Amino acid sequence: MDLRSLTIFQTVARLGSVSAAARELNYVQSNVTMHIKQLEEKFETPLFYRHQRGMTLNTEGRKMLEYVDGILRDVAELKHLFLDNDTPSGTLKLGTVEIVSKLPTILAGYYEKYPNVDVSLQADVTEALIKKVVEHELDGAFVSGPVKHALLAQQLIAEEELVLVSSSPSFDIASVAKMPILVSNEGCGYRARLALWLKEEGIEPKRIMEFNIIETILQSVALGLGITVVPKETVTRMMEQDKVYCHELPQQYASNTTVFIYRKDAFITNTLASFLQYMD
DNA sequence: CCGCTTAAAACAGACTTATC
DNA sequence: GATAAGTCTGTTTTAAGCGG
Repeated sequence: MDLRSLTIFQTVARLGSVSAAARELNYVQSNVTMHIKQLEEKFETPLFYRHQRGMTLNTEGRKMLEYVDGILRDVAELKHLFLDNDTPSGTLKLGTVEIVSKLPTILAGYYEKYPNVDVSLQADVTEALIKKVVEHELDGAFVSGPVKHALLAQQLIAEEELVLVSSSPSFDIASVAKMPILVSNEGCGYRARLALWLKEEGIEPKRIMEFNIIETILQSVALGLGITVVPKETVTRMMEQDKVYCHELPQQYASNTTVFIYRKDAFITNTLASFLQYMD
């Protein structure tokens, strides 16, 4: 018994005739007869009343038809799900590092264009996200780049300039030693840069405070609680209001690249393809 | 030697033709 | 509409080739 048999059964039931069903399905009449016969043998019961002018369903046949209609409807839906290239659907499992300023815009725009796709997003640090993408646990991820990995392809999302933010217009590297440093949680790329720089300058930070929300960090900085490092764009609004002041970082620490990574070799589903294309 | 891909051969079963 | 016999198609099995 296969889908062909079910389609044949459905057609014979609908048309009330083996010959008519054969014409509609482009089979010879004998083939249709055989399929019906096999179904009846399989289920060990007749499904039709035979009479001079065709066939009609009996009780068992009507019961059978209910299920067959359901099965064929489900199969049609399944086909649509995977084969319809015009409308990507299903789920897209993505990962991201804490702060990707463009991300809300990307996701909102993508959702508007492809409402059938369920996007799930998990936050983690770059290294962990790379591992998850390599191991097929995620379809792709936004991480700090550039990423050098033989199995991964990457697409540039944003190049941001990092700045040091404090509450005073003047800045002296030595004063960092007296100020608490406000960062988001462990492993964040910005934090790593700041730590590298301070190490090179031979400065041991007085205290490091962790926050998860960037707004909280910036407002704390505005109140003179400490200093932080963030992309310049995220701080422009507060800077214009003279609440905080930006200071340039040494060039080697100032640029932060965000890339979207995905496996080179894995089959690119039309859902992932539409996402890549959307970001392009 | 192992795992994987490709090519060839064997087989099953799906369909047609012919007939009742 | 059913059945038998023959043809054809597609699948499975087997063997061989190709890196690592």
